[in-house]
Amino acid sequence: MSATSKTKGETTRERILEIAESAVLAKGFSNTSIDEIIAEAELTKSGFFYHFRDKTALAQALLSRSFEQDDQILGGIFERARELSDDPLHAFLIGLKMFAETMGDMDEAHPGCMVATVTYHDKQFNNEIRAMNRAGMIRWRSLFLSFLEDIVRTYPPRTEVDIDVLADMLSSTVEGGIVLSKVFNDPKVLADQILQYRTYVRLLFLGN
Amino acid sequence: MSATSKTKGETTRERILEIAESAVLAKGFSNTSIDEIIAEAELTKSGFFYHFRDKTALAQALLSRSFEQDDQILGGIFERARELSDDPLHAFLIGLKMFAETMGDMDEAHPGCMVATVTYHDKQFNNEIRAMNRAGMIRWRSLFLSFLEDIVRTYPPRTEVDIDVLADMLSSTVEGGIVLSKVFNDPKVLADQILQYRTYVRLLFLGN
DNA sequence: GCGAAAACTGTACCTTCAGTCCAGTAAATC
DNA sequence: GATTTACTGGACTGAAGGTACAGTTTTCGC
Repeated sequence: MSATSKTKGETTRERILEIAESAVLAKGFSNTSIDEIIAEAELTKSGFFYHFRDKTALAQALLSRSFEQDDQILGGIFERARELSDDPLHAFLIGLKMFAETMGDMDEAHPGCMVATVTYHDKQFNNEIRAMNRAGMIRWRSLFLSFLEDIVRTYPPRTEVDIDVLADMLSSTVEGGIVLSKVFNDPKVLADQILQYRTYVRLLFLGN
Repeated sequence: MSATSKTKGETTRERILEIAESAVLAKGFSNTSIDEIIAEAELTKSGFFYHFRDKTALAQALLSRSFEQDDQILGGIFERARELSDDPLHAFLIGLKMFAETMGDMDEAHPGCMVATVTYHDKQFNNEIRAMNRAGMIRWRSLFLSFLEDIVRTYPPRTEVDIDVLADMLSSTVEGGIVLSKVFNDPKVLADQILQYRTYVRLLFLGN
C-alpha cells in the first residue's frame, strides 16, 4: 500500500462525510438522521458506528473537513492576491474583491457556514468542537492580521483602530453575512457585506 | 375582565415561553425537550399541546417574542439617542455606543441570538418562520436607514456607499459578532465589533 | 348560581432516532 | 494462511415528538 492511496475504510469514511455534508448544509445537523445517511451510503448502522463513535464525532469530522476546505479557499485567494501586488494594502483589497466574488457565486457551502451551524447547535457539543472552532477563527485572524500588520507599517490609519478587532471584523462579516444571506435567500447580500468591509479598509488606510 | 389583564391560558402560555426561552438560549432548540419544559412549568403534555400545535409553533412564538423584545431594546436605545442630539450623525454614533455597551453587558439573551439560532436550525422550518425573520431584519434595516438617510443629507460620505448595505451591515455585525462571542466565549467581542462599525460610520461621514 | 366555553388532566399508544451489544463474515494485508 | 480491517445482521433500549380522545376542573358571561 503506497502512502498516497486510500484504504477501503478511508474511502467509506469520506463517502459518509460527503453525503452528510450536503445533507447538513441543506437541512441542518439535527434534521439529518444517521438512517438517512447510511441509506444513501449503502451501508449498515453497524458500519456507520464502526467509523464514528457517535453523531457528535460526525459533527467534529465535518467541521474539521470544512475548516480544511475553507483554509484552502481563503489561503488560495489571498496568496494569489499577494502575487498580484507587492503593496500589502492593494494586495489585501484585491484579495477582498476576489473573496466577495467567490462568496457571491456560492449558495450553500460558504466558508464559515459549517462553523455557524455547529456553533448554534452546540452547548452540549463537546470541548473538542469548541476548541476546533476557536483554533479555526484564530487561524483566519492570523491570516488577515498578516496583511494588516504590513499595511499599518506604510499606511497610517485615518483614525485609531485595534487591528486585532479589524481582523476579526472580516470573520464576523462573513458569519453575519451568511445569516443575512440565508434570511433573504440571496448570496449577493454576503458579497455586498464583504465589499462594504473592503470599503472600510480602503477608507481607513487610503482615505477614499 | 379588563382589557389589560391576562386570561389563565395566556398566563400559562407565557410561562411556557419564559421557560422555553432560557432553555433554548442555554442549550439550543433541538436540545430542549418538551418533557423538560412541561416538568418545569408543572403541566401535562396535553396541556402543552393545547397551547402549541407542535414544537415548530413553539419556535415561532419564541422568535416572535424575541423580535418584540429586540425591537423594544433597539427602539429604546436609538430613541434616547435622538433625544440626546439633534444632529443625526451624532445621534447615531451615541446610539451605537449605547448599543455596544448594552450588548457587552449581556451574555446570553443578545438581540438577534434567537434569530440566528432559528435561522441555523431551520430549512425544514416553515415559511412563517422565514417570513418573520425577513420582516424583523427589514424592520431593523428601516430603523438604521432612518438615521443614515438623515445623515447623508448633511454629511457627504468620504467615499461612495450604498446606505442600504450600510444599514444591513449593522444587523450583520450583530449576528456575526454573536457567533464570534460564542466561539471565544466573550461578550466583549460583540461589543468591539459594534464599536468598529461605529468607527467606520464616523470615518465615512466625519473623516476621522 | 348556572351553563357554556376555556383550560386543562390522564392514559394509552405510535414512530423516529440515537445508540448498544454482540456474533459472524468478507476482504485486504502481512 | 493467519491476522487485522471493515464491515453485516439482528435484536434491543430509551428518549423524544407526537396523536387520540374521553373526562375533569376552572373561569366567564349572563
